[in-house]
Amino acid sequence: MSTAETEVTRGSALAHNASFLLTRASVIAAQRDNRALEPLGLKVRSYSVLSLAVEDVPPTQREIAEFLRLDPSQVVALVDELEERGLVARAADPRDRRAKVVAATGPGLAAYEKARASVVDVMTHLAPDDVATFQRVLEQLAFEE
Amino acid sequence: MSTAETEVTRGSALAHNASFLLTRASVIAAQRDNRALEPLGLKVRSYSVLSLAVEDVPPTQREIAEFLRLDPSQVVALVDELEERGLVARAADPRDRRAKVVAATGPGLAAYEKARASVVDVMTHLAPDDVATFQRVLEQLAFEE
DNA sequence: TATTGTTATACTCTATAACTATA
DNA sequence: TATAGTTATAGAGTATAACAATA
Repeated sequence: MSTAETEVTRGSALAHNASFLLTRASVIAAQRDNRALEPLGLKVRSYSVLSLAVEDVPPTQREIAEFLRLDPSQVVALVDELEERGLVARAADPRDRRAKVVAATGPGLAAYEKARASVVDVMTHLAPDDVATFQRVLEQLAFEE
Repeated sequence: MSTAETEVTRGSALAHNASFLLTRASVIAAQRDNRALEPLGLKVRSYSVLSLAVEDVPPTQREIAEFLRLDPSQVVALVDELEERGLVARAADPRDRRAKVVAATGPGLAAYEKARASVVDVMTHLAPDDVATFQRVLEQLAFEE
């Protein structure tokens, strides 16, 4: 049973506001992910960068910034740290020498696989019937702009 | 059509990761809300506090902190600002004189109503058939711990 | 001229510890 | 002893402007 205290806020209009719920759910998920990644020396941010660097076609820093909704200057710091640890490497983009693509190294790929096995997928908490709809709507909201 | 650049990241494993999608969707929603609230001198944080202060049974600062997943010291600053602007008032909790309940004033209620009319509900972007499921699952994830 | 990455800087947000008054 | 609120402070995260190299 809930306490009298929590019932007050749980019954509030805010408790049913989708924008607030998105924020609260994402904070809970991010904190859980950060705890899971901590033994590997990663956070959700660096793990996200590593995840993109693992792809067959490695992204430029500009692409990483836009996709993660970070300022390009923040990506510099994230890539710096991963590069110093030998998990990714910067390479000049042959099509545009201003740009640098960020690709995972061998150890980077290994670290990524370990990390991916460590984080618990949010979807495992859901009823099977809800997964498809929730996934689809969430992708819609995440990429609507 | 998407550019070649965005296709790279959109096709990544990360683009289908629920934890990442929650974060990206919440950032987009929060930025949109902040833009909508800016003319009223509010942000999502202060609007959230005001939303709770408007309830019939006003919450204590501790309850606000837990519900918004903020440190109690952050709530102090948020309530300070709203109180200086005359939108909320602190009152001693009769049941526990250590605690302070935060209630909206008349002008605070008016500001809340204006703010609520300004922010666009995320759900209006969804297909009608998806709303109920998405709302239910989101509430589950937002309050699972 | 515009864009990519970079650096420097300031700003906001978040987390921690210590204090007071009450319980 | 423990908890609610407060204060001070430090750390993390975010945003802005300016610069060099390239388009």
